[in-house]
Amino acid sequence: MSTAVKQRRRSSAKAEQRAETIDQILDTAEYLFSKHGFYGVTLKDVANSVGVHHTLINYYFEDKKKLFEDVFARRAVVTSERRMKALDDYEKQVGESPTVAGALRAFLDTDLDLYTGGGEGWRNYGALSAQVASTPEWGARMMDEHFDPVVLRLIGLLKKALPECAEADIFWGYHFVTGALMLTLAKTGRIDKLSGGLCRSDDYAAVKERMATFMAAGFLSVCSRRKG
Amino acid sequence: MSTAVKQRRRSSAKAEQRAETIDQILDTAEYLFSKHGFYGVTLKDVANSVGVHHTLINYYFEDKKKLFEDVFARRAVVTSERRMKALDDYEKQVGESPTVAGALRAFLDTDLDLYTGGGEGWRNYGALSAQVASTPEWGARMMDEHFDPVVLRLIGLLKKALPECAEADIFWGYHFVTGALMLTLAKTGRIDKLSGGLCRSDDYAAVKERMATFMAAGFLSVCSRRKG
DNA sequence: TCGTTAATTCACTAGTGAGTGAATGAATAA
DNA sequence: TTATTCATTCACTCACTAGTGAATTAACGA
Repeated sequence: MSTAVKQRRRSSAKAEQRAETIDQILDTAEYLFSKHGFYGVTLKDVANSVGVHHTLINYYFEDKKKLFEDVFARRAVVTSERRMKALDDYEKQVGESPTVAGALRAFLDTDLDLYTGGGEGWRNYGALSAQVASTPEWGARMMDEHFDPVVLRLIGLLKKALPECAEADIFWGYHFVTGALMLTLAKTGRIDKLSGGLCRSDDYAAVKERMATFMAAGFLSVCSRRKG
Repeated sequence: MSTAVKQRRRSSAKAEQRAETIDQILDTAEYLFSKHGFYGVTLKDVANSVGVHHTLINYYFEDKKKLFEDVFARRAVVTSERRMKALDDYEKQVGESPTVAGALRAFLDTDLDLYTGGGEGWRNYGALSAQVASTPEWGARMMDEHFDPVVLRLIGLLKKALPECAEADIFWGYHFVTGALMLTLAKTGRIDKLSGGLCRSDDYAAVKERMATFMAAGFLSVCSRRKG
């Protein structure tokens, strides 16, 4: 958990250098936090890994907690807006008759694409999210703050697609969806071992291929249950 | 995160007292670890909360990590055996023709009942599991060690129920199931806020009512996808 | 070229971390 | 009753923590 990794450009304008250093701190912190959690990482760990003095982190970030929140917020904004736009586009396309699978694809596949194509940074952020989402301490609060709007947008579409469905069924359905998504992003390597190598934790494409279909069927079955 | 909680009986046989103290340490550590994670809890936190000197914990447990592992192992054995038995019973009952929903009910409902009726300790353990499951560091390893047998037992039944289904689909389906279960056990309070109080994080009964049905439909849809 | 400003490091504080080995005191078994 | 065993605490160590304020260095603008 130490030793400098990246080379930092020396000869650049101040502002540029500043931004670059901040980014490196954020990237490195993101990586380390995703591996060991908030308390499992020290500012010194981050600093050593970036190759700067540890007090520099206090210079750029108010304190450790603020660093953590900044790390989380940085990409939360991006994924949130992206999915919001995907849901908007989907609604424009289908008007008053969305389907469960369609809404879920807009929500899930958009995100999975990001983690597939976004490089290592996004993958680290995914693992971090997964930990945050299952941490009662302040994880839940952070999820609320960043993702409530886009999630409620999805839920609005699901309600439209399932007008007869009890609201609670939809919320619980969404809960199942997030759980599955978060475990995917956690990338723990468990499924690799369990399946004897047949499935791979980092195979987001395999998840994308199945997840929206799987979950849509789940919604439909639960929502029709009472009358069946 | 301090101040003694429970009263400890003073006048008891040594062995009894010993067992009692160990249990209190385990219970308290379980609670604290479930709230703040491994690194977020100090041995002193645990000791203060139990009302003993912090070095006593080093007396009973090799080191902090061993304490954590003991906390996890204590109930992992119970839930694992319980579910194993439920799956055995189910198979005895249906012989060569299990259903997806039936197998999932044996696996999920058995567990959810435990968290519903098992008291605070089990609920804390559930939250701890959820964190462990999404922690790459050694979480995945601990899940493997304790739960592989029972999970593979479930997967065996699912294969029997879906003989035409690709193996990868079954593993990914199981992955979705655990994700959803773990987020339930995490009890973060997120769904409460999201649903405006309509759903409650600690309402395991509501989950039990929906989860096996939801997931069974998911399996069926994914497995029939290729021919549909 | 020089004063100013910003980035970075240095020296330090006050406190906390896990863990050890010796001391204490109480229950127990002879 | 007494020696022993065991649970518990005490006094410490050594390493590390987040954070501060002053010192240093390098870039920038006039």
